[in-house]
Amino acid sequence: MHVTPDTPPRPKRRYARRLPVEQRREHLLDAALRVIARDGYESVSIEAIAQEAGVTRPVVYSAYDGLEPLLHALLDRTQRRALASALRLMPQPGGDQDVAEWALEAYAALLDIVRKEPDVWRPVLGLTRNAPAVVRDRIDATRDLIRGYLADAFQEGLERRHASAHDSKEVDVDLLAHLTLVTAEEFARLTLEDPDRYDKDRLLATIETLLSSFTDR
Amino acid sequence: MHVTPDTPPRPKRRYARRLPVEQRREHLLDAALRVIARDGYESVSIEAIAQEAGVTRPVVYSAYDGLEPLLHALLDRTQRRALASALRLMPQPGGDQDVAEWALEAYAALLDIVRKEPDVWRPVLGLTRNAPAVVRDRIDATRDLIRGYLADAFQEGLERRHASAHDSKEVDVDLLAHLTLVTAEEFARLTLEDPDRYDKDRLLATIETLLSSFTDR
DNA sequence: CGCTGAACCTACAGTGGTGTAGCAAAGAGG
DNA sequence: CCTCTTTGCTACACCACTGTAGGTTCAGCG
Repeated sequence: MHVTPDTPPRPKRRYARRLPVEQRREHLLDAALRVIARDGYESVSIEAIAQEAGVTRPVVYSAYDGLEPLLHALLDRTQRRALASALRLMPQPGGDQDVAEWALEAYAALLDIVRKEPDVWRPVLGLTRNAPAVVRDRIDATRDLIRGYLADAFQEGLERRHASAHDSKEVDVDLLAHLTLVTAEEFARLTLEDPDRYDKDRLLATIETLLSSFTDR
Repeated sequence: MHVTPDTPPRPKRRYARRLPVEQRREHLLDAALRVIARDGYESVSIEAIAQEAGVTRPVVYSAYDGLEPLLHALLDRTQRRALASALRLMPQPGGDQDVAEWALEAYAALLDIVRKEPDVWRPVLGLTRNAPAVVRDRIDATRDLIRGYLADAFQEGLERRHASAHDSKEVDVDLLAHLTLVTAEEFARLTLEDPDRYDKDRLLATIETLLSSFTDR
């Protein structure tokens, strides 16, 4: 008669598919993103990512030096994807389009982009709660960057107007940039959370009204 | 000759002042708030709170059933303090003040309140990063509540205008409430983060311009 | 002044994550 | 078919926090 051990010697893990480091890195970033999307930032750990990726922790450590570097890399990737398209919305240096017109088009384009790639934008827009310090700092820095571009764009656009017509309304460009960005984020969030209720036309109509206060008359 | 142990038997903790449960609870909430303000939400733990309060963990457990209930209580307290003053800004039911006028005054009052009690408002405005799920959910719910009030106020105010003058401009009250709230939060943040740069007058001037687009003409 | 109960403390067992050393398997090249 | 390198796995030591059982202190009251 033989003894059955109370914990049968676990059937030994099956070997995961072998990947060169670079591919493994991508693989891990994808896994991390899935974890974040599913369970939120508070549940992200080397352990969780390894498990999601179907791999053991040492594998993760061989690709990244720890959780922070990994998240950092994930942010880099996201930034390349999201920031790039955001900046593309900025007015062309040589363009002579009217500011209000440009702003409206930029909003429209943004909403399109966001709805097309929700997985890229959701974490950016803070829908994924509890981002750790690294993440928040990065997002904040990016936000500042964009706001700077926005302020410049408004400044230039309004000056050009000034030159042609001579309506000398004083506008606080800095605050305008703040408001524009905050509004854009809120609207993007609304589009993501409830696309049916907050459709593009509805959002844009309100934006138009809003813009008029700064640029009309 | 006697042996000096390598770890000298720690001099036995001094007894903390004894407090009845209710007072201890307040004490712990204060400690928790300090921890959050100093180290952020990600560092909040029973352990950290106990230490900050100069007390051992079992004491915390005798006051609250764990971290979540404690944070919940902290939120209740904050809500009593913050939400109350926020709701007081809403227009009086019997009042017949103009909407735009009221909105501007409410903004002004909000900025005053926020600057007067930064410790109450900082966590509410999300300046303290990484709020755990409980906290975020609560803040979100409160935000929804306030937005509801806002929407009602605008609806009513605009209808009254409609009645007297007959400027029948269509306004998306729901979105207007969204924008108002988001703007208020951003401005409150700005006031808290850089009061010199973003003084009250500057912020209010921009608000006034903004409001005009929805209510003028 | 001694008792008693409320309020604290110490100590321990449990859980889940970290980071690393060293062995095992895959699979490419001879 | 054997060998060597690369990639993955197991196993361990460690840490921080959780939750609780059981002993200790102190303040108030008879």
